[in-house]
Amino acid sequence: MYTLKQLEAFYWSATLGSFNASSNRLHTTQSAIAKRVGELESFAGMPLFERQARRLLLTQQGHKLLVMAREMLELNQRIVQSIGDPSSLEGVVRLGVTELVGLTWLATLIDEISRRYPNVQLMPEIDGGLTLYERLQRDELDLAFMPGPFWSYEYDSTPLGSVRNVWMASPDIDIESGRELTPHDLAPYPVISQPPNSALSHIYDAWFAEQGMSVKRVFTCNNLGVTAQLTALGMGISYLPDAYFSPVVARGVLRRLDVKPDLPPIHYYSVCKKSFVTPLLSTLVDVACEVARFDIPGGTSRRQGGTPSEASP
Amino acid sequence: MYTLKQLEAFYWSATLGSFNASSNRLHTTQSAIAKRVGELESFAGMPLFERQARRLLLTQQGHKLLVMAREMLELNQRIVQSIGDPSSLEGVVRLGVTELVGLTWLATLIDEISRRYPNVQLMPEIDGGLTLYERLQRDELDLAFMPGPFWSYEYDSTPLGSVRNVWMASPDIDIESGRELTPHDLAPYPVISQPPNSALSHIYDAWFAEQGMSVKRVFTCNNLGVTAQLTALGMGISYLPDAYFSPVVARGVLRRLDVKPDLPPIHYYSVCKKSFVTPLLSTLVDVACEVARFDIPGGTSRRQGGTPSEASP
DNA sequence: ACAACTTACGTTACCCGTAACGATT
DNA sequence: AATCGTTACGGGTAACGTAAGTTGT
Repeated sequence: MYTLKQLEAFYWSATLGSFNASSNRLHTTQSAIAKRVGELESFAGMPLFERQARRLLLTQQGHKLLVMAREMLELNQRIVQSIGDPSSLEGVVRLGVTELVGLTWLATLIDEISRRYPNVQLMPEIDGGLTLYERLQRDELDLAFMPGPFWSYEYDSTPLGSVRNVWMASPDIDIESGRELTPHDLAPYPVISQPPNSALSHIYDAWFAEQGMSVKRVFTCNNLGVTAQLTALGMGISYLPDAYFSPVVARGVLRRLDVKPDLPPIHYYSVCKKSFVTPLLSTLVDVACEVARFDIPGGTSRRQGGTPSEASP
Repeated sequence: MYTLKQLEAFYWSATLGSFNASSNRLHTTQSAIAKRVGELESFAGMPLFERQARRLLLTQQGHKLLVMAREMLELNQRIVQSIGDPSSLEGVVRLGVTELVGLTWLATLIDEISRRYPNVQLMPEIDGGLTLYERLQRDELDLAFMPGPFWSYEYDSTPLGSVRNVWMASPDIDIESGRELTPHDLAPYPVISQPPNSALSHIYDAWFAEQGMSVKRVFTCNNLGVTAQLTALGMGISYLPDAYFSPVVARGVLRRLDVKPDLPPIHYYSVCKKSFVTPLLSTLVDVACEVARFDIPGGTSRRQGGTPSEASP
């Protein structure tokens, strides 16, 4: 007999056109996929794929099976959703997040997931928003939490909340305080901004251009803590998430600059390929919506979140 | 995740109302069935059966699953029939046959099956037709080849051919030969007949009564060879399959009695429960129809069928 | 006492991942 | 050289059957 796993391997290999892509999709190795398909073929007694140089082509039998395999896997989904215990959810999720998410609520999410679904394993990676998007495209990630929107129609996205960024400077810097500033007032100061692979810089650069605002960049720094540190030391000004750094502001280490117009808020989304949506991913997104808070550092269990440090780790 | 095997175990347990019956149906042990169902329940996170004293009762979740399980197993059948290689058929079949089948074409069948479907294992048992029927009812057999018809609507049957029985006697016995005999002429002679669990005796006894014919039984013998032997030795007369024993008649060891009216022909059928019909069983029945011959001893490979012996083994 | 399900345990067999290889562009 | 599919091998786990235990009639 054949198994559901073999059918699944066959289905995704046929859909994605290669064993390699299929193995990424199913979180396993090419070897395993090839073996499952091979077993299915030996059950069928004939090849289901024509192994061409660069791609797989379905044989006639393969086409017949593909239709029924899809049907079967859909029925399978219905069964899982109908009688499957949520707590028996299992699987691996490669999750991409931006640094801000990592600093605020990622730990809360991990805690929550491992508590509710002990058999789900998250593999989080921190990277810039644009890099995350590229990795989603290459099927190297299953899900990403990042600013947007700027993805194409083949992605599913769910809003997670908004982040207000404000201009920050060292309290020692000689910018007139107590009055409202204009972008023009910022022009003389060097700006410490996000690296090019950041979605934030992508969005804000466009906005700056729109405003006719020219920014002088001295650094692009890929670490928020370091950026805050450099800003506090007076190396330049920077735009930083307001809520997360408000304790630092309260301690007088950083100073908000009251610049008008305000920087536009950054909208965070949970993003994944539509074809990747599974019960597991949907559940994960639901939990993410619950716990997403961009103000205080999270993690409910062990290290009860401290206040953000102005020093880099 | 769950597996098709678990679903199958659940389905048949629900249908047949017990793990025991299910284990017979699926050719495995209660232990294995209970475990598969248990795994399915732990996947569902709740019981699917209420274990009552004498029977299983479906829970609410169980009912929901049963519908989808049936659907899934039907789809599974379609897939198997569509792309499954016939030569990859596998499984165990408990096969009941009468002695005559065992003496004539059973060996041919086994040869043919093991040649075409090396992964199919036949477990033949020789017994009287009525016993075979009872064992079918108790799910102790999957399929039987026996005379009929006398089974109920819940059985599937396929004709396999007919057998002509004739009255036989020792050449030495003082029955007038050369003229046509009547049943009345047989009355004085003891009859060696089939045991009560034989379908043959069942059918013929009814016919004898219908004909107003009284037979004096001395022996009932459950072995055809021995019956022939005893008949040849003049212990009595008997009705024996004409074709199979014609070589013995040719050698002058037995003598046909030309009694009118002829004994009615016996129709053989392949019989199984309708709910047991699977691709495997259907195929097996097809092959049986091909090879069923009640005249010569069969078996194509090793012992090239010899002529029937008049001595018991 | 019997019939049914459950549990425990040792064995088996299968499935997977690593890694080396071959073929194609 | 890079990418993809295949093959070989070793390790781990899960599924099985035997058999003893338990529970109800």
